[in-house]
Amino acid sequence: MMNNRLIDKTSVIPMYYQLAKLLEGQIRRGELKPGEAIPTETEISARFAISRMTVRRAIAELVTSGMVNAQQGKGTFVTMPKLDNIVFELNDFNHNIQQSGILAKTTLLEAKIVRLNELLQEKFAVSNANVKFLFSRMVVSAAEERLAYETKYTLYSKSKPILESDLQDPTLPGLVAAHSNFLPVSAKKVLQVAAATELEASILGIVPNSPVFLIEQTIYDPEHRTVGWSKSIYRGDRYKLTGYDGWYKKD
Amino acid sequence: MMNNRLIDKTSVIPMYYQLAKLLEGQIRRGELKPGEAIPTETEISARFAISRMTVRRAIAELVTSGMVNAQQGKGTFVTMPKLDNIVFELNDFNHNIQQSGILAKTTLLEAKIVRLNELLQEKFAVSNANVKFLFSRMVVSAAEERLAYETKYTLYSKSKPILESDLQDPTLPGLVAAHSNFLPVSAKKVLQVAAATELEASILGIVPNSPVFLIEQTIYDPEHRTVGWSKSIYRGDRYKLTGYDGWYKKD
DNA sequence: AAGGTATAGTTGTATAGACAAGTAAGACTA
DNA sequence: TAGTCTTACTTGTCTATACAACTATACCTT
Repeated sequence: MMNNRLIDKTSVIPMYYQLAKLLEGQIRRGELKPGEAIPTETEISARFAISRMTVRRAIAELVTSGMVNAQQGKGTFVTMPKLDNIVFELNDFNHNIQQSGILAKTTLLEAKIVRLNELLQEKFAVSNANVKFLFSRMVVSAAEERLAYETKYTLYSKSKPILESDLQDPTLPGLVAAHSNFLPVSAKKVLQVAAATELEASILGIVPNSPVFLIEQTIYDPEHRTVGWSKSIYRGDRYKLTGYDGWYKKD
Repeated sequence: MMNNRLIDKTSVIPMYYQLAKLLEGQIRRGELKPGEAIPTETEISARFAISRMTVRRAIAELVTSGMVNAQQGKGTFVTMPKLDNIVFELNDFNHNIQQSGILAKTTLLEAKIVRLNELLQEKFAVSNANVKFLFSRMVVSAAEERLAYETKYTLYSKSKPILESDLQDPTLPGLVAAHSNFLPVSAKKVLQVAAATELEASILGIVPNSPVFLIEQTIYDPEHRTVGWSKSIYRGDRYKLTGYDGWYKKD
């Protein structure tokens, strides 16, 4: 159940952003299902003791990213996904894979996906284009999870000065600088990628608060020979793939 | 001159939308020039007798569409034309076009190249791939020229400490930091692009000292609708185009 | 002269309240 | 029964205000 402890009013992170991420998480985890109405603005406002305008701004983020659609007089509803996209939800995918008994979630996170593309195409008859898309989604989700986990771990397990420096410069480049001495390499990589794309985002005029990931991945075979690669920019619900013009969206 | 009669408070069209369109028109007509600051929120609020929040919402529309960029503490500025507009200053290209007699240089400089890709393909039988390549070449050369010119201008016309700071931190991010206060916006833009890609380059494992440019350009029609785009990475003599694997070389 | 401080001005976030506009469902009327 | 009206509820727009965060500049102190 929603709890107002999940919104930190004293944080440097704007409340509307916290709330947007909270709702986004509920949608991604399936706690708010496609087609369902999310709580009304008044309800959310009361539940978290924040003003309705702030709630509206949070919801506006979700509307922009296409996760929900608001209908005046009726309510705000979680966008219905198409059949194809269900595959691309990380949880569902891991679930499917685990059921099949071929690859477990841990395997995916440990980046030991070998010839996964072939596997997907042969065993699950997934098209090549969809494999590419699937990969980018997996990498992004994994990166997000890992970033969240390792940052939390670092902040909770290390000394105080680090936390203070974080507060002094909460931007991603700042985090990279502050953490570069003791962060695990994988997290540093993720932070660097995020920092790089945040810089790129500012150049390209993208809204600062929308998370942007630039993902380049290479697929190796067991002998560590390159068998393929793909590159994608991921911003909110939109993604851009090498070889495909323009921005694409979930639905 | 702006006039509050231009905002109809009784209209069914929201005021924020009316104001956004009004500002958009001023930018498109050149009454607000690239790099210039638009009036402050307080000024607009007072001039049209509407609340600042409504003004903010209008400006938010322009920020989202990339026409302006807001900088906390400084102001809101009309976005500089993207690098593709610099294309129109490239001498070689203008020369060729002038010879053909179809597009004059002045036309190019006025950024009135309409559907240039179509034109090139229809009139000159240039393949789509070559049009993309041509565009990227033009952009890169123009960017290099502009960077060289504006840096030189800055260094020769400004005081000594700048030169010293340059020597202290000769990297591109250092240059950006040192010059950010007085460099023309366009040059800053170029430097930023270079800096961003240097960061990206370090992630991707490219040799640090070779100059790298990441160019993304968009082609607009007269109504400012996007009719195409291309993206390329340019390093020394080599270039990489979206949709084409690997690195290519000049000739 | 160098460096810190105060100040004014700008955008960013958040609040509380008001009313408009659209939807749905029940109550009422012909 | 069929249509209209009322009412409650939802999102949309707008105001007035407050303070935070950031920038640039003038001023002051050492």
